[in-house]
Amino acid sequence: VSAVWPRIIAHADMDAFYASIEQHDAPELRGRPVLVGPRSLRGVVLTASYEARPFGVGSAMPMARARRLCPQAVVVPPRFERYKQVSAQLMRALADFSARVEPLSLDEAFVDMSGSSHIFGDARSIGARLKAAIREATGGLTASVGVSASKYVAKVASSFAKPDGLTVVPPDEVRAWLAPQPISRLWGAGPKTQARLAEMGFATIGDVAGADPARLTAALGRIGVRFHALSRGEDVREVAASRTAKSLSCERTLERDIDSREEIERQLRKAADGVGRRLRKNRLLAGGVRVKLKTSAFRVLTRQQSLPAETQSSEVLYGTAAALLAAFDERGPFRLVGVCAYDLCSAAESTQLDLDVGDGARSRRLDAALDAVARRFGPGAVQRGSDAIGQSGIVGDVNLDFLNDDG
DNA sequence: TCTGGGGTCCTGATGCTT
DNA sequence: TCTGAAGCATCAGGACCC
Repeated sequence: VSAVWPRIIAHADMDAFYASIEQHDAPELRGRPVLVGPRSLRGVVLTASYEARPFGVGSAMPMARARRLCPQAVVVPPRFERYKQVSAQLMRALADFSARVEPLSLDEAFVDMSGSSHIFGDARSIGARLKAAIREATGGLTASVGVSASKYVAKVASSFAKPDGLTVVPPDEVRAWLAPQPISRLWGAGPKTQARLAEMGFATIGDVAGADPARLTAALGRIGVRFHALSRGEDVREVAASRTAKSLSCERTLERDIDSREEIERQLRKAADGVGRRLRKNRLLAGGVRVKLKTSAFRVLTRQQSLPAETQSSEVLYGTAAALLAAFDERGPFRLVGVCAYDLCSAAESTQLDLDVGDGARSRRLDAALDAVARRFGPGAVQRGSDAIGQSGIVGDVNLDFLNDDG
């Protein structure tokens, strides 16, 4: 860290992660075009190996089209458990460099190296060492690494030279380096926003940097201000070591569209079971349930319901989801059914949260929770009144309820 | 061409509380 | 007791990311 480098932030991004793992594990796939994705014709490509990309195949492309463009490609169904293993190797390797590692997904992460330059050298040698460590930890897989003084610029830098690239952008060169990049490199500007920016006459990040922020705000709202800052390389966000999940969902696109009530309920049951299992595994409770349906015409509909008491029970999730079906106007057919648990909290802290408040909405929730406990364990399990509310007996019974739910 | 699954964040409408 | 406004929570939808 110096006057020139207020922070040193690296972004590591694995190259064609899933496809590279498949090629690593199955040597006969090396050197050949590989598509990782579902065998179903309704799916999309998750990752295309670098051998497949010259054919015009890329992530998120419909499988049917990818196979037409590159018929000789080998299609491999994804093995997420395996990818998680390799991801853990990657994150452990990064943790050797800094306590501040922020995973963004299975295959990429930020590393705050600000405190370590005296150990690992300047920005370029830090990047080179990261790449070498990743290669060694993952059995030879390559990553592209970007190093700069902010998260945003580090991320754009890592994507600049792929695969196996290393791009360092010193702080005093950030503005000039960003300026010629296309607006598609603006974090948060997807197809819709890019089109609007193009209409406004912006083609490069430099164009946005030179624009009047008021004009950006008028056209795009709050995100306009953020674009203006990012385009000038201003990004003060810290590398956050840990984040807690806010929702957890399970959704499936079906082999064929469905419209019978029984079939939809069967799919909801499967999804609710999946969500419940993961809630219990991660010791989380859900404060609400959301049902998602996608029509044959790709319209996405959602209905949600907050729960009287937090739960991790598949039964409660399913019951709530099934009841929500009545709130949809559309009758189908649907191509996707999903269940999402939101307002998550950890199972350990949940009871304290409930006991600790006395205002309107929450105290009604607490009342409902206590009713549930009383129904299940008998009226003696709950003592009401302001004096009784802090008693540990209530806490114990609520926890027991959830443990029993685990089966 | 025919469009996944896992998420996050934002916006606007609406209804409840204060 | 009535009324209005402000502030907040909830809900539905949409854009985006990997």
